[in-house]
Amino acid sequence: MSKQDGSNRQVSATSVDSSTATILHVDLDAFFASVELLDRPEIAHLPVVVAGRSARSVVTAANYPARKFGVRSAIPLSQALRLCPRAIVLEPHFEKYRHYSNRVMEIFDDVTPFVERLGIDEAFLDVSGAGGVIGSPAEVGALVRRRVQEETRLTCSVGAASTKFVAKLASGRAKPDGMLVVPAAETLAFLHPLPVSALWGVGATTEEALTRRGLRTIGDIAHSELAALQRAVGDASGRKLHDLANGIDPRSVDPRAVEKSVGHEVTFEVDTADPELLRRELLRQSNAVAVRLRTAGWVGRTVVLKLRYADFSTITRSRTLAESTDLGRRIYEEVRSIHEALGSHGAVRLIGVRVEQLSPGEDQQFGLWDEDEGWREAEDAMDAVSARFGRGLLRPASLLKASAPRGDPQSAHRIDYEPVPPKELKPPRELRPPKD
DNA sequence: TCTGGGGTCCTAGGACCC
DNA sequence: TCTGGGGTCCTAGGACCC
Repeated sequence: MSKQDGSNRQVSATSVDSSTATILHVDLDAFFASVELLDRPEIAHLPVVVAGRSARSVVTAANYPARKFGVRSAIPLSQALRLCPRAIVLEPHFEKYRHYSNRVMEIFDDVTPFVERLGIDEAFLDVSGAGGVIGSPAEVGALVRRRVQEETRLTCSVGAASTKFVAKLASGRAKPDGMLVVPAAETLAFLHPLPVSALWGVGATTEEALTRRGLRTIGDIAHSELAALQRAVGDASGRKLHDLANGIDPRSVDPRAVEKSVGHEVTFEVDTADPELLRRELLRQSNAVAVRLRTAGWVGRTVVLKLRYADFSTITRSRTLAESTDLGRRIYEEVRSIHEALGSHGAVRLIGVRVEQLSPGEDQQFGLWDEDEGWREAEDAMDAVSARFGRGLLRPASLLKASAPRGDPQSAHRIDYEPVPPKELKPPRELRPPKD
């Protein structure tokens, strides 16, 4: 039936008819660990995990030698080191991962315009239109694998199938450094022997609910009655699982999938109830969220505070604003007010800020144009200027002259910075432009 | 053993409107 | 006087994924 093309075997990717397997799922192998090991080839054969330094950190990636010991992503680092005491722990470098991710995604974009990113290290490619130009889906998959290897020295695995779900399963079965093609006609034969946990959306809880009813394989799900399934796991999930198990997955590859929320959160090394520390963290996160909103040109309307207490219980409290915002000050005001209304319920392990209900920002934004730095929007402008002149050494009023369409340097006014003595330092609120 | 940080989607109850 | 039904928005929590 399906055919495997592992790096250790020379197999022509064209020996199976892949013409019906027009969706590719490409997944980089042990991505963070592989990127780190580009600089450390001498330890690539040893067990290596990528994890933060904190006592509370978890494994973000493990190379294949480490996985032999049972080390997996998301387990606590302390547990990983018990499983594999000789594992080498490397600190993560997210900027580097973004860099390599972008290079790989550019290769995908070269092959087809229908690329849907999934996180930092995966993507779906719709190659149904590539037939005449590059070749069969299997040939495109082989090309992508070769180019990723040659241009980044990273390896990836490819699944090719007629649906997203099966393509993703196939890439998982091809790992590491392989390719698996599942022609449409072989979809059910491929799916049905697999355990229910292989289904998208089935985690530990759902798996338990299903096995309690005697449903162990995807085939069991496919042959079970829809209504019974829905009673077990809910209407929407039941319908979805039943469809997937029968090879039905109508989702298309969507290159324009957009974010629906933006947030930041942090787990403290030591639980804290210190109100000043918590407020500072909320301010920092509010600003970070706002910068990301403005950079992406979004405004958000619902502000969410998240708290996790010492016993790991987690609550969220949200408020919907009358008007959407992309200002750190506004987000902070709201989240602080929510926090104060809540009162203290003991030491906090995690605190986080999220903004939801995103929509595109207005065309008219206030900011400034700088000959060296380019366009800066209002709040970001303060940082740009501070970096040049020192924090607080700019008379904020001068920024208000800079009204122009977002990011259009031609129509922006030139700004002359006006250093002022530190005693006249104004908080960023002064940057708020007057309404026309 | 003691659980990160970035997200998405679903459920369910209550408010509110027609 | 004792109580309908549908739709939408808001909020909280939880499962799940990478």
